This record gives sequence, C-alpha cells and structure tokens, in this order.
Amino acid sequence: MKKVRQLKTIIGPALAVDVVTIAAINGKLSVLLLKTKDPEAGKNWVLPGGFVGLQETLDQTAQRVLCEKTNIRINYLEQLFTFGDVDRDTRGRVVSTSYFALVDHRKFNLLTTSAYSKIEWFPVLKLPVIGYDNEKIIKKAIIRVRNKIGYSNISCHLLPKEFTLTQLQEIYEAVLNRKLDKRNFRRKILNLGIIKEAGGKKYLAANRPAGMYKFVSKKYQEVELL
Amino acid sequence: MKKVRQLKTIIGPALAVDVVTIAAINGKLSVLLLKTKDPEAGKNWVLPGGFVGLQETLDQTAQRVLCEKTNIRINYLEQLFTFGDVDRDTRGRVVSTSYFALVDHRKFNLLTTSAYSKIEWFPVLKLPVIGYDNEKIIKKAIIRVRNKIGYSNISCHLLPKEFTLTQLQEIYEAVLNRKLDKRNFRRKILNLGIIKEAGGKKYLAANRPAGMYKFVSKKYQEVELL
DNA sequence: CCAAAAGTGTTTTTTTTACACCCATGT
DNA sequence: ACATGGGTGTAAAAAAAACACTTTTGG
Repeated sequence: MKKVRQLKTIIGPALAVDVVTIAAINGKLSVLLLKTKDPEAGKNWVLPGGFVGLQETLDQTAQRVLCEKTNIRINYLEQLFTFGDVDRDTRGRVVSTSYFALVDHRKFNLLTTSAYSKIEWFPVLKLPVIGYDNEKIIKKAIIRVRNKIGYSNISCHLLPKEFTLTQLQEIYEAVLNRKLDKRNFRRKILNLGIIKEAGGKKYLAANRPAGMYKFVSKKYQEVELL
Repeated sequence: MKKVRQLKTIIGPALAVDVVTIAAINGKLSVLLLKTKDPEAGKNWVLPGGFVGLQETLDQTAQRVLCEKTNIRINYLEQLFTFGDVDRDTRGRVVSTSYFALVDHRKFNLLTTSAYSKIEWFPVLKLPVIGYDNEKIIKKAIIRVRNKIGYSNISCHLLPKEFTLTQLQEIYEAVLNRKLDKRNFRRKILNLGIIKEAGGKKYLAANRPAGMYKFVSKKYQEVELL
C-alpha cells in the first residue's frame, strides 16, 4: 500500500460523509434516520454520518459509516453533493459529502450505536424535525432518485431478487409520488429489456397469481426514459 | 460573523476545489487549463484549483481560485462531484470538490500567476496530457453540461447578452457535438419561451441580416427538453 | 358464485423528425 | 447579378396517453 500523508501545512475544514438511506416501504418512499443524544443537534433526527479517514476513499467512508451506525450493508451507493456552508454544523467547520443508498429494507435488521437513542424509517412525505442541514440533503437525494429512476435500472435495488410487475410499478409510484397506468407501464418496462420473466408465479391471495420477474442485470445502466 | 473553529481533533484529508472552466470557442467546446511548473504533476496541464479556507464556502473557494489563477470572474458556477481517491494527488491526501464554470470567453483577459507557465483554452476533443485525475474531472463536466443544456437555460452563460439564433444553435452544436436541424431548432427554442427578440439586427457580411435575441432571464431554470 | 388482483390491445393525441426554397443584404 | 447566410411550413413517423374488459385464483 502506498504511503499517504496528511498535508500538515493546510489548515482547513474537517471532512465528513452523510448517507441518505432510501427504501420503498408500504408504497412509501422512506428515509432512515437516527435520533441523536447530542444536545447540539437539538435532539433531532439526523442522517448517519462520520468523518473521512486518512486512508479511506469517500465511498468507503460512506459504507463504513452506514454499517457502523445502522448495520446496513449497502446495495447501491451514489455520491450526491458536497455541502460546505461555513455554519452548517454548529460544532465547527465541517464539510460533508453526502451519499444516497438504495436498499431493500426487508434485508436488514436495524441496529445503531450508543450515540443514538433510536433508529427508524420515515416516509419522505412525513419527516420529523431534522437536525443541521440534513433536511436539505434528504430533499436533494429524493430529487436525484426521482429523476434517475426514469432513465436507469436503479429500481432493482429497492426490490427483492424476484418480484411481480405490480410490485415494480408500486416502487415507481412511490418514488415518483404519482399513479401510473398499468398497461402503459408494463409495455414500457418490458420493452426496455432491463427485466425478464423469472418463471415462477406468486400464489398469495384469493386472486389470479402474478408472474415473477427479475432484472437482467443489477449493474448500473442507463436506458430510455419512462 | 459567527465564530468558526477548526475541529482540531480530527485528522483527515485536506480539502481542495478544482474548477473546469468551459466556453464555446469557434464552434468548439473548450476548457481552460494551466501549465504547471510543479515537477510532481509531470509538467502537465492542470485545472485551476486551491485549498478551501476555514471561513469560505466551497462556492466561494471556487470563485476565488478561478479569479486568482485565471482572472475570470464567474458567470455560472455549479458543483460537479467530489473526488476522494486516496492516491489522486501525489503530494498527499487531498479530496477535491470540483466545479464547472460557464463563461463567455470574449469577456476576459486571461492572466495567471507565477506558479504556472501558461494559460490556454483547449477544445475538449483535443486535450493535451492532463495531470493528476483532472481529465476524469473534465470528462464529467462535459457530460454534465451536455445533459443540462437540453433541459435548462444554462446556454445563456456561453453567449453575449444579445445573439442571433444561428449563434445560439452553434452553442448547442458545440456542446452536443452534433449538427441540429435549423428549422426544428428554432421552433423548439422559441416555443420554450426562454429567449425573446432583442429588436436589433446584425449587419455583418454580404447577406441578409440576422435578428437579435436575448434570454428572458439568466436565472437558472429548467425547461422541457431539447 | 363472488371478490380480488392479474393480465391484455387499440385508438387518439402529441411530439419528433425530415426536408427545400425564398429573402435581404454587400460587393 | 451573384454569393452568402437568414428565415420559414408541412407532412410523415414515432412516441405517449387514454381507456375497459376478461382471466385466474381462494374462499
């Protein structure tokens, strides 16, 4: 491993990472928040975050912080924006590079550290009081996801491996916050070629069973818009 | 002014800003580069950049650095991405938040400092050898501008206050790197309502004079796509 | 046989693309 | 009068939107 040294002569801001973790829960786009015990945040809900280590890339910091503070191992991670207002953190000058993570919430048991009193999913339309500038970060993440779901396959990270077309449509409706036409949605999503039949059928309720589908690839790809 | 203190306990990366300055010159999308004297950059061309001060926002750093190193006062500035690879800068651990600036190159007299031997515009299709990870940054800026010109009024910053429709079309062609149909372009851009007639006519060469137009507003706005 | 969600095509409207000639000027 | 870039409309093709009934199952 290459030697990396801190530039001692530079006196500058500290650098942190904050992560907006996003899932679609019961048809609602939701964000994972921690309730802090720190009085300086006004005992508000905040995003999981932490400082960037000297030997870590920003992506690695995001992964580490999210795992440490929520017990989530990330499915999809993308850098969002770097917030650098001088007074954004009352504790001192901290610049924060924000990320968003997309997860299937059913896959993880949430678990946080002693620095926080609670960990909880909140629908983005019913957020609690948020500390620091974290609400701004969340809003930006929502906008990014809302745009990106229309021209990429990122929705794959919000679902289990196999799913029905109705489930997939519900994801899109949750993210876009509007109803879509079933027939048009199916035609379009199938024509994109990003999903294919998985073979099985889902027998669940007193109705016709739904065909199961899966994504051709979970690798990020851009496609023509929805 | 509020007191801002450095978080002394945190040992982390230094934070810098790099700026990709973009103009459309002779129908070519171009980037402004500096030739460094620093042997560690291999005497290559690099982006103007500098460290973030304790009392500065990132946007302010970008403006200051660009003014100091190129004598350009920015027209339009937008944050691009934060690059945090551990070994991206051979001099030590430096995380860099990149920006891109859009300018009308005719407005400024380029002027750099003694740390650099040259300052020059390069067409993005004919870049010289670039130092550090700066080529990656430039590529990302180009992609961003290319996307954004299609659904916003950012092109206004690449032109003088008044311009002909042909000039505007040339900007779009330079950014998108393809020819557009004159009639379709005019219909679309006029229907968007972001520009209006300025009244005058441009008498220049031995041909019919062109009508002058101007942007309704230079404030950033998103519109329906081109 | 009833309730519930799955599945399926066609028509209309809107948007996009392709395309060729006349106009106003300076020399 | 001619060379040069400015300016204009229409038709065909493609994409998007609107819309309602039949199917399969469990109870």
